[in-house]
Amino acid sequence: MSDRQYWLMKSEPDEYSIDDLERDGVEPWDGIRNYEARNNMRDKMNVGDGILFYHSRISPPEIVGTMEVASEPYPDPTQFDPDSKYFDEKSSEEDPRWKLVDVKFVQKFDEPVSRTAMKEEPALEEMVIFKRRRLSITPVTEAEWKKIHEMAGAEVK
DNA sequence: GCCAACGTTGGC
DNA sequence: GCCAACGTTGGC
Repeated sequence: MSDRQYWLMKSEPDEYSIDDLERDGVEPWDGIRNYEARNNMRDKMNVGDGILFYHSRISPPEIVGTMEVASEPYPDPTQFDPDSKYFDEKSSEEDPRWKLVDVKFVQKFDEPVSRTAMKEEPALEEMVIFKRRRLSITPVTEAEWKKIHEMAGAEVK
């Protein structure tokens, strides 16, 4: 799997946390309503890609574990549900605007890696998360992936 | 909880 | 198709 790619995906733990994913095992990453984030899921991800799970909007924001892409892209069901806060009246079943992938729990870090710690690490200063403030799904390099695991004292999986 | 940054919408 | 207004994200 030499062509394995890596990603970072943000979630507010009040909405969906690493503990929720550990409990659920596999979960659709729904509710993404940003085109670039969608494009990453729809056009670039492959089953088996590694994903850093990032807790946002808490203090401190931190990487709390990892997951894996677990499906091909498919339409986000919440866009068709009028009762969902992610309902999109401009989308249709024939031409769905929003697609997502399923993610699978891999591991929870014993020592989460905070945004501050990441910022202080020179090897991570080029991370896309620091340049694209509001993008919730960003690419990660293999070197960054390994470095984060090292900082978490975790086995690279 | 504030509010700057910034992606998106819609009038023209 | 420009760009002001709007709405949301997310660090602090």
